[in-house]
Amino acid sequence: MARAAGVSTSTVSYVLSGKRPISGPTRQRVERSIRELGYRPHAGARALASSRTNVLALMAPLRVDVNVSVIMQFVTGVVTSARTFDHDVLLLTQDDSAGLERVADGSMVDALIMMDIEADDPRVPVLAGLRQPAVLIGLPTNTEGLSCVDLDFEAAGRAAVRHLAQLGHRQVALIGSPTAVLERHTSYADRMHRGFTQQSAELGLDHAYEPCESSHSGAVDAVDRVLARMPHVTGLVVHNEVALPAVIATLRERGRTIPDDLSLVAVCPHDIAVGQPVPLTSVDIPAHAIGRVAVEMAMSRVAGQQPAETRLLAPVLTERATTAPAR
Amino acid sequence: MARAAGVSTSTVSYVLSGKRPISGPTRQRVERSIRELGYRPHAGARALASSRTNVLALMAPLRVDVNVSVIMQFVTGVVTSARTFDHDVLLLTQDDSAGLERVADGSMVDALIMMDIEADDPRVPVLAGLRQPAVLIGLPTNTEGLSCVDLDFEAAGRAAVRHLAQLGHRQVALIGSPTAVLERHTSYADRMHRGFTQQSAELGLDHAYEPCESSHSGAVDAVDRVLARMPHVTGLVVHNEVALPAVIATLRERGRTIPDDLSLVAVCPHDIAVGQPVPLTSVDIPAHAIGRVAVEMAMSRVAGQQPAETRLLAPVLTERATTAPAR
DNA sequence: ATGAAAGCGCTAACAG
DNA sequence: CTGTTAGCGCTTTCAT
Repeated sequence: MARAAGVSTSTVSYVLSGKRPISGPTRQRVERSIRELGYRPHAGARALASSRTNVLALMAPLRVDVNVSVIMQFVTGVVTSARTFDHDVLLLTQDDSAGLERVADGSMVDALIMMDIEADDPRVPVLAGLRQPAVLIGLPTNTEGLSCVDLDFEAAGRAAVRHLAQLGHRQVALIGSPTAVLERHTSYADRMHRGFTQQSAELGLDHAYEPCESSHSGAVDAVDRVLARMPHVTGLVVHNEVALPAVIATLRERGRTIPDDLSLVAVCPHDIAVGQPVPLTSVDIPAHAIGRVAVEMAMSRVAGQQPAETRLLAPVLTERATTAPAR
Repeated sequence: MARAAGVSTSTVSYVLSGKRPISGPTRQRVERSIRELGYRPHAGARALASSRTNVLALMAPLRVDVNVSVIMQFVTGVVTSARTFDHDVLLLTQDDSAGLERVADGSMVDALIMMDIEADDPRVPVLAGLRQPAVLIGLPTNTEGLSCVDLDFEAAGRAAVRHLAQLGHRQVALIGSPTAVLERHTSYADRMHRGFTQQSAELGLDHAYEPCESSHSGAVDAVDRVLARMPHVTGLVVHNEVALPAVIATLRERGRTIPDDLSLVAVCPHDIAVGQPVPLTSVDIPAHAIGRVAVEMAMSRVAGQQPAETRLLAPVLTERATTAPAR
């Protein structure tokens, strides 16, 4: 191809990379030939010579029980943002370290992004042995030397409780993630729980916590357990997007009118909060933004020697139709 | 690395690929060194030399309005299945042909799989210009020379109608996809509509069709439109997983008891059908299986000279709690 | 501002 | 059954 433009291959390489000054005319000719011949550099050859692949690995847990639509938003956030940095995304769905090592050691990717981090995640130690930088969406217990990003779920839990407390609610409950998620000590579930519990305690509120399976019957059970433990509950925080509709329906069936009898704060993505029959007061999970930040952190680590850092996005609570002053 | 095992690099290559007989002892030594040194072939170098990347491109429409969980199942089906062929998956989410050409012309992938095919999909013509084979999940109008796979939605529509007719229902309606999906002439929506309509006509049933936005209010509207057009409807087919719960809730609010007053057949993945408050009679959308078949077709095209073919999976209707004989 | 040439780490003839 | 070697198509010194 280079020869068609009457230049050397290195010149073509340089106009493509911009890593050295090219005279106007030369650049013109090269760019014209590129266009006319529909030339594309061979990704493998480029990777071999430059040890950069322009590909990012994204390890996403595509378990169906877990909140699919939220994951999807993370994924789109990552993919869209990666394109901004001229990168494509390799999707790994088996959350074992084998996949990590395969793509990393095989030099298939420039960096890795991992979702669904657990407190003591077995994948984290292997990251240390990889040449490529990694960014975690979520926080393991020990974040030393790690790049992490997530919504500050602890602050989110606190914000939800404070909102309810300010409205005068004294009996609050949290309906959270499925027990499977809790047992894995998935980072966000633990942090949410902690924030909710601590803030409730600090404000002197009665508080209860119930996990909730992501199914209709799971939601019914969770609501019934809450009502049994705390019959006079008037403030409810729900951190389970899948169960949300069923939780609301069950509350109604049990004779609780929202927000007259009971105020509800959801912790979920914006579109879910406003897509319900009645718009929910909610703490937003900015999945798309988190995905974007993850990519930005990854790319900056790839580029320079930016040190690892952990970034927690501040929660934003938006009041909608499901919270009201306690009577 | 090869030298650590006392063999030539080509021998290593051959034990890895199995493309030529290796003596027992030699193979042992090589495999041991591989393990001890944690050796991994460089993907780029391999791609350069062999012009095989062991990567598949998957173009998935990650629009939020479209049924996210179903898409996710396709994606996991593809990724999981790709791994059985020792392939990874590059995820493209912008459904323009630019992405196709980038990954194909750059030799980043061995084959392409595209979802969300429209009747006259603008991406299809560009496939012809690519070196890599492509498989479509869904059917464009003209499938000549194309590899396509999907549920036979037309047969699914017919099956749903036949089931209702056999139960004695004479007034049937279909609540379908959002108008945006219809206007793009997304393949499955058109085919479903056709199957429903034709079978209803052939059986002499009164039939009505209403699109349905994927939101609570969209569902309410659709139900109300159906009831307005066809007050005595007793058979309903719903092909819109997102709206499904709201459709059912609205029906109840309008005083229709299921299945006493009205029988309902959903067209949706198995887990959605059985995850509702009451298990739905449904025609399964075997998303995982379709994804798997797509990969199999892609790999067989990559391997040999299998000709392009289109495969439509036969629908399976499972009777559950939402259909009953007409009174 | 451009070219020449040495790899990058594999695969696949081609020899034996 | 195994080794030698010529590329694969780029990037990047090193020259000029």
